Amino acid sequence: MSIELSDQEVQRRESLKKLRDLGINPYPADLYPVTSYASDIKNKFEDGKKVCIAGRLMSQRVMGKASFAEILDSTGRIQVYFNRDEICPGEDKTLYNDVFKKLLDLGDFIGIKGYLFTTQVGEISVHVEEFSLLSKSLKPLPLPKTDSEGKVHDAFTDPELRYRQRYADLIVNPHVKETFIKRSKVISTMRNFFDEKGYMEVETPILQPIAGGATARPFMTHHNALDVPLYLRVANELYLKRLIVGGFDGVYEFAKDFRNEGMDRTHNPEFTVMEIYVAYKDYNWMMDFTEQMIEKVAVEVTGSTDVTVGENTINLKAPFKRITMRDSILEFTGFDINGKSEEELHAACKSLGIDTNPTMGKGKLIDEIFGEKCEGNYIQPTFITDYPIEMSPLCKRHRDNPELTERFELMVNGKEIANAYSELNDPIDQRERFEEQMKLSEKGDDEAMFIDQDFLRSLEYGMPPTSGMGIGIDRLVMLMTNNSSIQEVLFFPQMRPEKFQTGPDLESFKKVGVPGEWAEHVFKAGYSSVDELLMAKPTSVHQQLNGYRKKNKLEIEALQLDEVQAWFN
RNA sequence: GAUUCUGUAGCUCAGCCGGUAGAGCAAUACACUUUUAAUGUAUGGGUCCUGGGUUCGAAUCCCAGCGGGAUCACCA
Repeated sequence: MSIELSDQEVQRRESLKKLRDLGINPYPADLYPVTSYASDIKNKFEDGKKVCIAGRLMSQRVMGKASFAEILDSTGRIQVYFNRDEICPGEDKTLYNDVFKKLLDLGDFIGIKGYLFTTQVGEISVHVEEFSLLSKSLKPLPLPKTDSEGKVHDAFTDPELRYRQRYADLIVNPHVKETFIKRSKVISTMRNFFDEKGYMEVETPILQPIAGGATARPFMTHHNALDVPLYLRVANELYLKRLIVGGFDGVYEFAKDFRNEGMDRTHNPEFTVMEIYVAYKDYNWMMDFTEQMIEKVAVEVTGSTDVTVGENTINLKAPFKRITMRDSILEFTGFDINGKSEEELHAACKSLGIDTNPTMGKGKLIDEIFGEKCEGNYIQPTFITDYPIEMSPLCKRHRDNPELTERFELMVNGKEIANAYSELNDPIDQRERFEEQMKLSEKGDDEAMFIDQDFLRSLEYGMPPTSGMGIGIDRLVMLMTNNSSIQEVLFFPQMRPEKFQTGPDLESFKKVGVPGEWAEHVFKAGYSSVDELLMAKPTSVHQQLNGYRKKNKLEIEALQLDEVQAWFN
């Protein structure tokens, strides 16, 4: 990031100074006694009613002695009307001519006291009697324009800028704000649903000595006092089950989980999962529970059980279709997986055109077939049940078939959004399953689980029959808000960090090899310390510095990449 | 990680068969007492992502790199 200010930023700083010269504090400390909000004013219009509103100035239309402006508050926009001679009844018209017309900028927070009226064109507006600056904005907003047909011009659409500067995105793109309001509603609806049933919201460790409960690469950290490695959790399942052992009937947690894996439009390194565990239930009960919950969320958030996603309309009214994995594969491939050996499954994959490798066991092969041939077909909500045992090391064996588990996943719009089990509570079976995982790991499967001895100990004390379910909140929100990218439903999706100018600096740069004539400019170009400089990529530093040189027309030779790389050794 | 698209003013974009930059909005100045994409007139504003190459001359062509998007791979 450059430290240079744009033209408009310079002008705003000058306005700031002029306001101070006029005795106006651009950042006053006292509260502002807001009585009304834009949406209430529009919905419950009362002619002549006195109001006091506050918000951001979003547009200004000056017509000589009268002006219209728009104020954006947390509920929306409202038009306000300024009349010069009412604001400035005496000879001195400074407040209107200078303060309002010149020194206020779009984006400033102002407070308005006035009364409601309707303009000749019929727009509900606030007739301003008094206004005050509440906070000055020094950076121009990327403001789009909306025409009379509601069409948006010059929309702020660049994904990089929108995600990096979500605050600006939220200000100028109302639909973005709407998405996040819905996200909050998804969560509060679920929370209410669970609380009404008497289940308890809990918190479990994010820093875990073993990243258990799922198979994924964890983020690793270190605890200094104990001098031990710790992991950011990839799941919280094993801790919630410990609480069921401890005697709670129903526990749930909205959890941030962390996985050190790739990022794409459905994956962010940190993401939110809701997991719930209920004692004395099985996976059949959990299916009923899940479909009721989803239906309720859809109605509360979208007002309907029909949700539009891309080109599809999805009906989320319970009950949902249920089909076993065996029947699903049979339906879409004609192949019956029942009782097949690993060799037969390899052969089947081959004939279906699915790539395999020798490390894949039966469970993985079946999962591949399902993923390739079946999963995408389930647009309408469907419970896929009875997964092979190799894929589900924490799930109870199926009551009718020891090769299977009592597990379901909920597919919607061709994607998995929830996963649930009748939980495995046989400690001996669980220990064997973990050992199976260790063997898979030795065979080369890097997704196998670690053994959590403390969890096994808790099971040995006895866990009641329990069903548990996890649901990806981000993906559920994507579904409910018709977004195809996870970045659209996270306030601050993970991005490569930006570099910023921070504080003063010494010329310790020279010690790592920065030429004398460059040291000062290295600092000005945004690297406030040697550490910061060396944290960056040499290629990036090289560009940053030469860019700075070019912009400021420095009379120094451009840096070569290998020259910059030498600083890093 | 692979492929591909992309990077030009505060924002959205044009210019890309090479001749050292344009539009709309935003900004500045003036005019205008019910406008609403307000209007009219005038003005200012650029690291054309970075470096190198080709060339008399590069935003434009070539090479290398950086950021971002999309698709794929990876990923309970």
